[in-house]
Amino acid sequence: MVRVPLTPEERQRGERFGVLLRQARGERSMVEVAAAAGLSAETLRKIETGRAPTPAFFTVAALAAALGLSLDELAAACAEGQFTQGRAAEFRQAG
Amino acid sequence: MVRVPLTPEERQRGERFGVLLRQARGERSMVEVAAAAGLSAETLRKIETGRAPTPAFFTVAALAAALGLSLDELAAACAEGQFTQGRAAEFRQAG
DNA sequence: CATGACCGTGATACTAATACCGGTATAGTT
DNA sequence: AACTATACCGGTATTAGTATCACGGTCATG
Repeated sequence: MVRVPLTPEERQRGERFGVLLRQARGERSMVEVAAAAGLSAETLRKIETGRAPTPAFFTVAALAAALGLSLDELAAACAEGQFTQGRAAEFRQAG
Repeated sequence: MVRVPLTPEERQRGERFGVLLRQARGERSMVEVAAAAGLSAETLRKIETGRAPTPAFFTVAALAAALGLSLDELAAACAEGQFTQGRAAEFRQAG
């Protein structure tokens, strides 16, 4: 085995990650945010829906910049999201 | 065209990114840091040498946690690294 | 010199990320 | 009803990230 498939935990983390991004996007459209971040709308949709659970670092960085999010808080939120849903509310009002 | 190859700029950014990580690692060995971050030493080596210029977000997040780095500063440093080398010095003393 | 432990590296294998295309559904507008 | 805009979904193509294997270098010890 050379390239270990993603574990269910990683996929669940990707889903939480996508939910956070979608909440931060708010009322803005996918194409607008994707264009602002410099990636295709399909890629943004896959990330938000959890179908791309482990996106590239600079993809996330560009997305966070377009959404005005902190990478540190983003990583912490979806890493701890399995325990508390409280941080999601912070993102909703901050993003 | 389906999956656009990485541009030379992205590869250069990946090299700067790897240099920052290697500086932050300091005297610690690859295997130690890789184990602390939960990835293989070969993967860390590829990232540090720039042969994996766009690593996954959570890989970088785990690495930054193992090295005590801020994801925001890391992204900013290697994004602006093409202009100023000053931030590298900050990482050298901070990491 | 031989042996072993540790580190870094090159080659290979295989999965995942990204982009493009077509189709579908829903809601809003005229 | 027809048109538009948005989002979801499946499939396809191609590059890139990650892990395993095998090899060479280094340093300490015998």
